[in-house]
Amino acid sequence: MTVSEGVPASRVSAPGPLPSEREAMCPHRLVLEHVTSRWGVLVLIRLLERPHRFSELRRAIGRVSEKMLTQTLQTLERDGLVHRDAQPVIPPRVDYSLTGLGREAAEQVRALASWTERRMDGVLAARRAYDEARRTHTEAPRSGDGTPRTHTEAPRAVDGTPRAGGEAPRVDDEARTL
Amino acid sequence: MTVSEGVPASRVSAPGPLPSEREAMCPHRLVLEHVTSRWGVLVLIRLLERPHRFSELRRAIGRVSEKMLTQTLQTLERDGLVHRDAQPVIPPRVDYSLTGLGREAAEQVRALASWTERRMDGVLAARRAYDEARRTHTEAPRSGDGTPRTHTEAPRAVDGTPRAGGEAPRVDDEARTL
DNA sequence: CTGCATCCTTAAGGATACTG
DNA sequence: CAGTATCCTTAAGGATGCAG
Repeated sequence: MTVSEGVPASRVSAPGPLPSEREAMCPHRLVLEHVTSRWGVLVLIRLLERPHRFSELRRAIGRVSEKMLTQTLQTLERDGLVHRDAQPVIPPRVDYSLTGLGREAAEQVRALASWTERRMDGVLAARRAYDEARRTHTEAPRSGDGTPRTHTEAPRAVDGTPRAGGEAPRVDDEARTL
Repeated sequence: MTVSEGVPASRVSAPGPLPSEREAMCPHRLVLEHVTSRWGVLVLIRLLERPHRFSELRRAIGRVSEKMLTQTLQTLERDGLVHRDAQPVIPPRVDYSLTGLGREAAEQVRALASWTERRMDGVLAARRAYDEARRTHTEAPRSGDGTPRTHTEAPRAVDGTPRAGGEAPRVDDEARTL
């Protein structure tokens, strides 16, 4: 998505109409990705509550680099979802709030977020069932089941570390409140 | 937003503590990211229409590698949103459909997608205003012609659209027929 | 056809330093 | 405080090959 500095000089000095690889298309897909983006979701939900200053958002969301927060806010502002009010004072004070458009989006997003919260139990149960089925299926092929382990031996991690079938994935949670 | 943190493919058959993963946040945040993930959104919307075979989904969605489609489907299946029906025939035939849980999620997602479509005009207008304001504001000591920018490339938004001023509007876009 | 595994490229995201 | 610019690490995603 980003140009990044790794752009070949040849490309820069010879712009032209850009051969269009996968140029503009369904624009609304992009907007959807903006509002459902990792930080976009959190920003919208926070701003639905009340306007926030930059640092307030940063603290409220937690674990977000200022770089990403800035990027997210700029994108949402450009899309007309967030209003940015920069007061020319020292030290600088900038307030972010939702526009009418942004409020609509934020409400949809919040609805989705609420849903995941309400249905969390069902999801967790499904995961346990899935993992359990997988585990028993892989480790102990039942007679008559016809699921012989072929050669899929000890599963390994990225670094090649073999790992026996499983236990609790460690969770160094921080329990953020959405 | 990605689907993968839940099931990085290797994770499916090799459940275990991977080096660095952010399964740390509140669990419902993860589910939210699954359903709002790039391919997750498209899969859910397609399946809302009717059950699909693997290759049908692939074609319907378009430009999605089978790797990503597989990963997305596995994640959604594990979360209990998608039902997988693998028929033991040759050649293999696998049908994917929504569970009750998945239908609820898909409807929320579809609502959000519809919203972006309905409000697209407003968003585009906002973008034009934003870019225009930026451009006039940035315009300054310009004596010669468009000399190749030295090193200060345009700041970008999340979607990669560079600031006005210019050239190289490298927009990473998707042409999906949602 | 469906799916798993591996390599490899690119983009996202974090850390840091600097500015107004 | 609120950014901007840069570097650098990690993760996402695509291509390919193989198996059932």
